[in-house]
Amino acid sequence: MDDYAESVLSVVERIPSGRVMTYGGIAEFLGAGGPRQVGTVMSRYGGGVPWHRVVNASGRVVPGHEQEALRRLRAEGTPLRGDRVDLRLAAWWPDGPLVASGQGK
DNA sequence: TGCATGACTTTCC
DNA sequence: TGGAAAGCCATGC
Repeated sequence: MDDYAESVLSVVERIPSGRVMTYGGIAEFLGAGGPRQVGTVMSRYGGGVPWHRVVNASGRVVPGHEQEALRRLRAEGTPLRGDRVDLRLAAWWPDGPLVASGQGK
């Protein structure tokens, strides 16, 4: 478990229900590495966090677990559009470094 | 040190 | 948003 991985998982854990975050968004928020690294970390340590709240820039969910992710997102009330996530409404961004209260602006 | 690989992104049509 | 092509970053062998 690297420090980078922990940071990524921390951000994912702060994603509120009904909201999602893109790999690029997480990478940008951390200000380190790139989207691919975030994806790699999720593939290895994403088992302990709401990974279904992490999608790519196209709004597509995790490959291999699309049905599973969509099922959970739908249960949380995430704005879905068929098999894709409506990023325009679901896209979320952390307010502070450790503040999990403040949500969408 | 160098090449291949991967839960990706951005640009163009 | 949707598909195709090129580019980026870090890791593994």
